[in-house]
Amino acid sequence: MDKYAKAAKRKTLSAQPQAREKSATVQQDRAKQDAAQQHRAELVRNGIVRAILEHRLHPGTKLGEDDLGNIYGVSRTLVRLALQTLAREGIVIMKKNRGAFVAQPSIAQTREVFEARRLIEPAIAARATQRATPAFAKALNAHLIEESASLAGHDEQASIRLSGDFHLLVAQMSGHSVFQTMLSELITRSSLSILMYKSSREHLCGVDHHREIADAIISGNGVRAGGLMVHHLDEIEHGLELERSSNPSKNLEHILAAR
Amino acid sequence: MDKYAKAAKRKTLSAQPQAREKSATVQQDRAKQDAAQQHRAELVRNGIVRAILEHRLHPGTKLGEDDLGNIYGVSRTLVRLALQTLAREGIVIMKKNRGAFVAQPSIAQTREVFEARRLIEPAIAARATQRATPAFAKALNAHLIEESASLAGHDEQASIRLSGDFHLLVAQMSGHSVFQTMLSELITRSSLSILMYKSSREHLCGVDHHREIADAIISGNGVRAGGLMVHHLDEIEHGLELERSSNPSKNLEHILAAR
DNA sequence: ATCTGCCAAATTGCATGCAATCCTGTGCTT
DNA sequence: AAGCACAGGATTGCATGCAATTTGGCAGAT
Repeated sequence: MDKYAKAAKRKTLSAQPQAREKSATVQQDRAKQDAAQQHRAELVRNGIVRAILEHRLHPGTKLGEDDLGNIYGVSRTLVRLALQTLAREGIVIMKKNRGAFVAQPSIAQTREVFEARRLIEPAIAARATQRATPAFAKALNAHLIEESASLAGHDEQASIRLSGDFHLLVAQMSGHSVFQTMLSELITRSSLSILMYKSSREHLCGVDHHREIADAIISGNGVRAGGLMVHHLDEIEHGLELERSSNPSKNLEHILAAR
Repeated sequence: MDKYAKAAKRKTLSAQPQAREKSATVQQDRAKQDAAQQHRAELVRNGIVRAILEHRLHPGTKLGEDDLGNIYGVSRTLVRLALQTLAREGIVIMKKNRGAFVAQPSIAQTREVFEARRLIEPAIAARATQRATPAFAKALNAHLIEESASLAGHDEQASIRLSGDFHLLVAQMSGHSVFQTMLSELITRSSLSILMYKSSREHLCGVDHHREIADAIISGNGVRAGGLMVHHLDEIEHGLELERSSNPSKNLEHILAAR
């Protein structure tokens, strides 16, 4: 009998190799170049990250080892490996003898993450501008089309993920793997912060900013691209409710969360 | 009978909790705040990182799971966890079915690491300047004294490590945990790069630059601190032989290294 | 003497098992 | 009825065992 038969239980995570054709672009490229799917632990990790990026996994959610093992068809050893990695990236926190939970970034941490992005992303954009090729321009445009399509089609999950993927795509264009890795982590953390502090009047991410940034990059104006990037990030951060007193429910949730 | 008796075999790594009193400052603080020594895997990881920072472990060295397990007195499961983490940080590379090896950063990767440091460290220095307190100034001075002492005493290992710790100390002062984590990783990678590409006429790291930077920070001149930091990093990078043709032995070594 | 094919030893990849810890709910005390 | 103690079950932390892969070397062939 199949040991992992309970995989049918699948919950919100989904382990299937994404039959969806295009859309899975950047994320998969990263995974491939990262480790060539060397261990199956990466599979678990990527699944969790993806779920977070698509806002299917929420801050504070418990990530039980057995559950994940059943979902992905691997033993707890590998799940544990994945969780450990995620913990080091600040995406998950592990409480001793209690298990792993999706991180609940504090306000201070959120500010730090955005500060880091404001430092790194303009540099990335500038570099991408220098190295822009017609092929990249095409990829960028294709991405933007896909992004607005998902927005128009009210495909919430896809549009959230693609919004992050835009930044990753630019990082990829920059050809700087260190920045790329750093940004990848920052984006995932941003996604959690957005989930925690998103103001009710939402629509944080329009595709317009991305369009402008892409145009600046393609037209070779690196300084402008960097400036727009900073502005874009500022806008996102300001769309969050990061005043300590603002939304008591969210702060409560954070404060009361078992330590 | 003690299962891990073979620990006596200890090689270059050393697992003992460092009876040395002071000097171990920054590195240990980081470890503590990171995970409160939550798992013993951290112990393995920290040991390896420290060995790299002190240039006791060289690029390309094989890190056998059993060996490490014996040295640190843990099972392969935990060793594996530590190695996996290090691999993700780019400090170690894992070859499928072949094992883990200390990374051999390429010239391109080295340039990327230093580019990232030149971006991040001035920002860190500026932030540290803003947040400087008398206590911090004192810590900084104490560190510099220790650093020159180790230099005067020709304590190679300590002086190399302390040189890196200076940067980490500034990052700690900045109070920005994201930058701190990023820099920590970059410094370890730098250490490997230096080991690979150090020009024969060495003496890369005098304490003078550090002194100047510290003075700028303490005197509240953040811009100057940032500028000096960039200059310092430039100097280090230029002390490396990063021309593709320069040192054929090193390039050969890198090119021929089993893929 | 060099090359090729194959077997044994060593090593990795991963699942499982066991002890320790934590959670839950039941019954007892006040 | 409210509070407390404790037992049973679930979950984590870690070591070990087993299959698969690689390595190194030896025998035989050319």
